[in-house]
Parts: sequence; C-alpha cells; structure tokens
Amino acid sequence: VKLTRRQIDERVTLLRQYCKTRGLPLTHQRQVIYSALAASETHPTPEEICSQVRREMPSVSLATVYKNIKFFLDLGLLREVTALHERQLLDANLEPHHHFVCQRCKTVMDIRERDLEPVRWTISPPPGIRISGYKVEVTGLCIRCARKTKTSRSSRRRKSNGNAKL
Amino acid sequence: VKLTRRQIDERVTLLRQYCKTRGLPLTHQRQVIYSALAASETHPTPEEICSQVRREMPSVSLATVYKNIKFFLDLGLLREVTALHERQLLDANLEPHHHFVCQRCKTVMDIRERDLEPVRWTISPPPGIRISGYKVEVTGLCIRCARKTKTSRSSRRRKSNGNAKL
DNA sequence: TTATATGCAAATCGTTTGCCCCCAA
DNA sequence: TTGGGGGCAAACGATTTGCATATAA
Repeated sequence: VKLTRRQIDERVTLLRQYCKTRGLPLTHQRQVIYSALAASETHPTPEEICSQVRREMPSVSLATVYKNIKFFLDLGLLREVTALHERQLLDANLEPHHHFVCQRCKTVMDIRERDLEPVRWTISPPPGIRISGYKVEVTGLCIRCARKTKTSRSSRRRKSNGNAKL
Repeated sequence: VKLTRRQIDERVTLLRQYCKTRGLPLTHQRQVIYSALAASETHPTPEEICSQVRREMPSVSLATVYKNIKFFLDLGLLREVTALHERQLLDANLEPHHHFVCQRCKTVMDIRERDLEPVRWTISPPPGIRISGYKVEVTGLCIRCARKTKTSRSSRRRKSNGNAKL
C-alpha cells in the first residue's frame, strides 16, 4: 500500500492536529519520523525507520526514534504488527487453536478452533504463496481488566501472564 | 487446558520417539523441560519454564532451557504464540486489516479486511471479556520462499523484511 | 567411544533510561 | 520563558554463544 506524497502529508497533518489538541510540541524530528513511517510500504523495525530518517536528518538518535514510536503508539497514530513481541511466549498446545489477547495486561488465552467459524477468503487467495494455516487473534480486555476499566486504574503490562480464565 | 499426568507422559513418550528416530540423545533435563512445557496451562516464557524445572532439578541453566526450547520448536513438538517476537515491527496502516506471515523468512504482508470473511463465533463468546477486534494471521510460505522450497536451499530468518509482494 | 548436551560466563541484540542541553509554543 | 523533546552514553533484559566438562547411546 504505497501512499502518495499528498497522503503522507495528510498523515502528518493529522499528527499536527493531535499534538495541537493535546498541547504537545511537534518537533521537526517528530514530523520526519512520522512521515517515514507513513511512507513505509513494509513493516519496518525501529532501526529501519531510523536509517530512513537519517537520510534526511543524519543527526537523529535511535533513542529519539524509539521515544517517538512509543508516542505515536500511545496516540493511536501507529500500530504494532503484534503486541506480543516483548518476549517469547510458548504454547505447548499442539492442536490448532486461536488466541485471545488482552490488550492491557497482554494475557493470552486459548480459543478452541471449533469455537470460531473457519476463516474463508472472499476472493481467491494471492497466487504464488503457499498457505499452511489460519490463526485468529481476538483482541480486547480480559475479565480482570474489563472489570478494572469501569472504575479505571490499571494492570498494564503485567510481567506474568497469569492464570486468568476466559 | 490442563493435562493429566498420563497425558503429559504421553507427550514425553512422543519426544522420546522423535529423539530415537533421529538418533538424538534424550537427556534427563530435556525430559524434565519438556514435561514442564506440556504441563503448563498458560503461555509461559523461557524464564518461567526454567523456574518450574528448577523445582525438580535445581541445577538446570537458563541456557539449557533456551537450547531445548529451540530444539523442540525445530522438531514441531512445541510452538510459539507468535513467530514475530524477535523485534518490534511497525504497521502504519491504520485501516483494519489482516496479515500473511511467511513462516520461513518472517516477511509480513497485509491482507485487506474485505478479502477475508468476517470472523464469527460458533458459540457465544466467553462472558466477561470485552472484545474489540479480530485479526487473522495467515501463515505459509511467501512467493519467494515457496519457489525456493521446491528445490530447497533456504532464506530462513532473513533480517530485512523486504519488499516481497503477495 | 563419540557425538551431543550441559553449565557457566561472557557476549550480543534490541530497547530503555538518565542527564544535560535545546527548541517549539 | 518553560516544559517537553533530542542526543548521547550507560543501563537493562532477553537471548545467544564459546568453551570445558559430562552424558546418552
């Protein structure tokens, strides 16, 4: 999905508005980092974005790129391919199954395969690729976090992945 | 999904067979690590498995646990919750969409939301949780890797996530 | 016996933090 | 002017590696 120059500028304008309404400063590097992200056609790593940004602004530090990425994520102006990249989580369940991931505490719970309709294409799948399986990731809030959210006060980014039940 | 002692032993027997047919030694620690995994009801980290194993065998090193986890993954006796935990991958596409992940080179490609049927439950979703969305992860081999596989010779674990097209 | 695994410690990699200076508002 | 941001280097946490020793087959 390649964006035109104009579409990228629109994204930066969106960023500008977000910053303005929250009274946050919009620095030059922040703009350049965000347009590098918006212009990316793949799923870049922070390092890759940093190299990209350095073509235009050789002095940016990797730390600044990381800080801004977190900033954009918090604002919802950017997403992660997976929220579970922090550490390796193992799954000894060899049966095909799906997952529920709590977006607050990151707890993962299994969903039996038969509890969801099989995934189906509405068009023919892209030619050339070989498909071996489909895994659905249901996101939301687990019971514990859903309860806490009513009154708020968080259990964000728990280290343990606990025993919470669906 | 809590397994009975008997089911765990069956899993270890499976491991024993895999090792035997490949002529690989089945050490005491390998067995204990594998049963700790099979007995896990959650999605443990390597650290957590290590602590668990140490209750029975206090001398195991974390390095051994890591090496064995890789061993089990290679044999297909264990899975990861996500194959993309190694580094943070960013996704500037704010539209809801799905992903194709090449299990060999780890390239991620977007699938437009409308190209897959919406995910649906066959039973009513677990009460108490709050669901905010569904993301499908289609796994398989990308064009490049699918081609290479016929003749073999790999591009495993490429560092870049490339520009490969669906 | 012989190949492979283990344990330990050092190395590496990705990411975060502290601190001092600078800039956008 | 002033509070958040930027750059740098040190700190960190997770994972990997090198190597000498121990172990399964």
